[in-house]
Amino acid sequence: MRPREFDHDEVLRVAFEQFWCKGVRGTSLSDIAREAGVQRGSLYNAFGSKEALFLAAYERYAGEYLGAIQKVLGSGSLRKRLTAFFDLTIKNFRSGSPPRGCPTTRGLMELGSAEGEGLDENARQAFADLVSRITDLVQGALSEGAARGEFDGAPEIAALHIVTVTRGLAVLERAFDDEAQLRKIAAHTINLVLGKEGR
Amino acid sequence: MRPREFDHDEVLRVAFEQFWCKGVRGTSLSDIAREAGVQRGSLYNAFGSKEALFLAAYERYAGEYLGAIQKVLGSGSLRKRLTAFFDLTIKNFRSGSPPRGCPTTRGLMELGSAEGEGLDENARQAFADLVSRITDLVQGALSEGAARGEFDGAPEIAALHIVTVTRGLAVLERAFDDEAQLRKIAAHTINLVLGKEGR
DNA sequence: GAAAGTATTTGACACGATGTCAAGAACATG
DNA sequence: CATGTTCTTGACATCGTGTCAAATACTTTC
Repeated sequence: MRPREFDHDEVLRVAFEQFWCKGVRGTSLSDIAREAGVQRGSLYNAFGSKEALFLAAYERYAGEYLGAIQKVLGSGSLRKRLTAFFDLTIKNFRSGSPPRGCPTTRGLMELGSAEGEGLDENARQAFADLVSRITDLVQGALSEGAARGEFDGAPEIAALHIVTVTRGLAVLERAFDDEAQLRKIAAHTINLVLGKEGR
Repeated sequence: MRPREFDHDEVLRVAFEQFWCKGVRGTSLSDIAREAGVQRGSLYNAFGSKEALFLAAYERYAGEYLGAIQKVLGSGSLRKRLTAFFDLTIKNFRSGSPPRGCPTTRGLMELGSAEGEGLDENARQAFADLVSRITDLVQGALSEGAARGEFDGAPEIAALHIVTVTRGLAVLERAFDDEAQLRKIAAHTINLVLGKEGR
């Protein structure tokens, strides 16, 4: 067979960069093709559709991101872990200039309620998956913290609450473009969950 | 001059209904024109652009929504007020079938980072405005509650935290389509802010 | 009451996006 | 070297936004 003339991974990287900056609907396959130095038709041949291309690019990102989260949630005191977790989260959607926002949150909100609109069920699944996995990791950290007496409460609902706050931060980031505000909210949340400072 | 052949407000109502269900990018002016029984060109004549039409429709919604929020946050014990606030918030984006989600959160996340992409600065302003006003109302309720001894802490950051959670709930709603989960998180948040039950 | 003026309507057009398709090109294998 | 399979390339159909000019309907003025 004829060999592919472009680097599969490189295209995914370039594509996700564009999706991240401009949103899925705001990025055309022509944009990606131009940026990646590939013919538009080749993208259709290799990935099938814009949606499938996005999904492939997103999975790549999600894997990397989840790894980073896992790392920061895996060592240190519970307070340090949660602080690092919020730090990483905020840093993630404040990266780039202008800041690119949170791709997962954005993707979730771009979903169409009606069938056939926007991203479909596969995409929702992928986004929900990442959120679920992150929640599990946070819950794990809380459970370990509870065993060491650093946390007192139900890890399950507390983890859900924390992840909800991170999603809310992604939204406020778009609204106010104020990183200090995000950090203040994050710190406050940690204090609410663990109790005030000297603990 | 020649009189307009359609009801300005009715068109805004119909338009926002569609924007709400399918997202701004997912709704075409042809859709709206068909549904409203108006020519597409007339919409451009009356509103100027899709974006301007959306904005006009959104302002209408925002006004009504803010009024409802103000009402539930204005009477009863602080715990009752916050419970009613979360109730209203969740009910709002669980309305419709399938549920339509939160238009403000969706709009914020659809914003393009780069200029010229997606909704522009005016839209961001409108979304951010609603979020700010809601935060002010929540803060007011907390301040009154503090004066009555129902709340102990800094109303400003607490209000910000609560609103952040509501935005996060809007995101989780899209991810998991699980209303019970949303209510659990809301109840947990209230408990974190006010202290456990019997208070 | 007729003419002029003005805003709305209507349909045609330009442009760009997605997705399909057929024909051409490049490599593997017999 | 022939054959077959995949990738590439350009043309096309369809739909979306936004612009424009001509037709239309009403108000105002003479």
